[in-house]
Amino acid sequence: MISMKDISERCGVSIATVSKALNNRSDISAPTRELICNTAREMGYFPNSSARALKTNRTYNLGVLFVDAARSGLKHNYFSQVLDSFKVTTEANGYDITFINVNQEFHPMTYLEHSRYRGIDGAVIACVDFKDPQVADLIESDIPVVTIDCDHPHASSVISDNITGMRQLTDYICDSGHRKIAYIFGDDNDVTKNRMEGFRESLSAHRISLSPEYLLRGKYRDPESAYQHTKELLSAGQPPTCIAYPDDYAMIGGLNAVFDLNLSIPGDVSIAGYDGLNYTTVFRPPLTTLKQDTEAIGQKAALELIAQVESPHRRTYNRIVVKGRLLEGASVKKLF
Amino acid sequence: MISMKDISERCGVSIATVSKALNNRSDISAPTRELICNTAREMGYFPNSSARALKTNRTYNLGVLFVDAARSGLKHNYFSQVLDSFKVTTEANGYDITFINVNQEFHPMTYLEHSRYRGIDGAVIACVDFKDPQVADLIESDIPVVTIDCDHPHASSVISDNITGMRQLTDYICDSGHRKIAYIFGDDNDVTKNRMEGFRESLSAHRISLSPEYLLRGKYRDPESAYQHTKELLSAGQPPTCIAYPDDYAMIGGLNAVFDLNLSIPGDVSIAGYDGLNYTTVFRPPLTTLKQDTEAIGQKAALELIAQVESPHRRTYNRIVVKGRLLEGASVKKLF
DNA sequence: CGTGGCTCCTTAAACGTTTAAGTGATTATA
DNA sequence: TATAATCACTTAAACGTTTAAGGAGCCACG
Repeated sequence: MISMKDISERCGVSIATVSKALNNRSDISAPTRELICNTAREMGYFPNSSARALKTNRTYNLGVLFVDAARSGLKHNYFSQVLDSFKVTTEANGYDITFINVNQEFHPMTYLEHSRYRGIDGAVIACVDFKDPQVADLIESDIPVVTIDCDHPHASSVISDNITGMRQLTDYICDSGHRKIAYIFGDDNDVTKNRMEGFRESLSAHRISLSPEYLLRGKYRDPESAYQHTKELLSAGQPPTCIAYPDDYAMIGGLNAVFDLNLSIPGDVSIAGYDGLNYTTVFRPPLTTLKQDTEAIGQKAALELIAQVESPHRRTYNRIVVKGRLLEGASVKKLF
Repeated sequence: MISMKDISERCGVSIATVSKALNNRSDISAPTRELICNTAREMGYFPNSSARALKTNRTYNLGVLFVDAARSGLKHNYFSQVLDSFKVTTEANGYDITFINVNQEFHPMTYLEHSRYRGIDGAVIACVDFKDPQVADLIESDIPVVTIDCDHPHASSVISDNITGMRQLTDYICDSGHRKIAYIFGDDNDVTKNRMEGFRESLSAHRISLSPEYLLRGKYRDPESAYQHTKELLSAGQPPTCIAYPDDYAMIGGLNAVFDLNLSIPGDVSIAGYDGLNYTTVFRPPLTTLKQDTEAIGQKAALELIAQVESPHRRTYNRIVVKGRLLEGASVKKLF
């Protein structure tokens, strides 16, 4: 590997001069800078990121904490879309990303310890149990953090607008003439809370009263439980005419339950999902869902995090809300 | 951040002694080692990875080059599964991962330059145009590399057994009584070549001659082209009774074409895919596909790469073949 | 008692950067 | 002409490790 020393020898200047020239410092004459930059290019020089990090305490590395209960943040379609967008944006700004985990090498590390070990400049946290004390430790540390889909007093956040989103979706269902609307909601967290709020808002705006038997606790990304709940709902005395699911993947479980009962969609029962995963549009019937803007979420999280990292003083936390968009399929029947 | 200096002061020894104690070197007395290790634990010490990397030229960071033509290696279900498994395995062995890209900060870098800049110990390459000269540069460098689904004379490789896999799948189709079998194959690369070989092998073993009009060049992960090709095939004079697709996602396009022609699956035409993505089993009908063992692929790639990294001498390249498994759905009709 | 060989520790240099402080030369100011 | 300011560079220390080389103390042996 070729270093500044090599360039300095070739150019007949000191290493410090090389450093300053390459970093565009002011006290270097134009010709010298030219010479040094050209020689660097010719010799194929690239800075050694470890040395630079050691000296400056800046790694240009951002940590990513994307772990769900199943330890599979990556296989999660929604989050891999967000991550991809995040990654593209950080890379365009000269940052690389590193996954934060509980590394086993030296001895098990907490998330915070691992972050310090790798010296990341900042971290994005998503798809995680925000009540985990290890996660709290990281957020409350001096490392800049941006959370996704979770409000926290000590971090900026990018929030997919679940209240408006669920309201929009429910409005659409109501406006299609449905009155008996079931909602299988997800695990106990901010996202679920907000969607429930949107759901309630919409119902009450449409003067529909909320029947508890139409509200079932389900799970995110779990077709099995959606399957069960759907069967229960449809074999009850007063089956709903439409069922909303925690997400698109769970909805597939519901869809199968409907088929297994020899009912048709949307002929006999309507269904709606959430997320807008790429396969919903190619399903038959195309599934109606609320598409979250994963690209915007990832991008804004990246830009906000970089902004936090690069202005270490007067840290103010921002809350960035990203709206979704109704993806109208044909799985919700128009009842008029 | 607390450093070795802090520990050395607290223990009244030199920094070198601390280093040796923590690294389990031999020339340290048992009591001293105890003292140092305990103090380190108490003080919450963790090594500074940049300093260590600078000195040892080992970062315990592995590069990941997962970019397909659409720049979306992460959103690609198959590869995100492989990556997840790779990541889990490397983390268990004390390695972190970093994405290799063409970083824009200093000036645009090639893959190899970026790899050197970050000082990765090794790299895994997949989902990439292996003919790209930048990729070749990286493989032919002195950085240990493991490729996935591509043979290369200068690297170990983990190969999903596409020959056997496609043969198995085609055997199943033939054994179900089909004789008129169309195959929409993917882009021009090793994977496609091998699958075609398996396809031919199976047909000739079943004494079925290959009709060129049943072989169509399609694209991976492209429902659109699969849709078009399927319509063509089914509206021809002698439509096939079964169509095999490049992958599961493309198959969905075919499925829609069949539905749009008011035909049923598998009543009127059978279809089969490749990959075994998680939604194939929840489709109606469940889709028959050849599931690639993404978990094994990721894990073996990680272990092989780490082995290469940790034994820098006598480099021998291994070729690790991972078998798939037929996932029998109900999309291929039994014709007897 | 001198030599050699342990054992356990320290010294010091090095890895490739950045940067505060210093220096000599030139130019501007009074 | 003396002094100050500016410019363009160099020196040297520092970041936190690792590691070769060195050395003090002790014991054993001839």
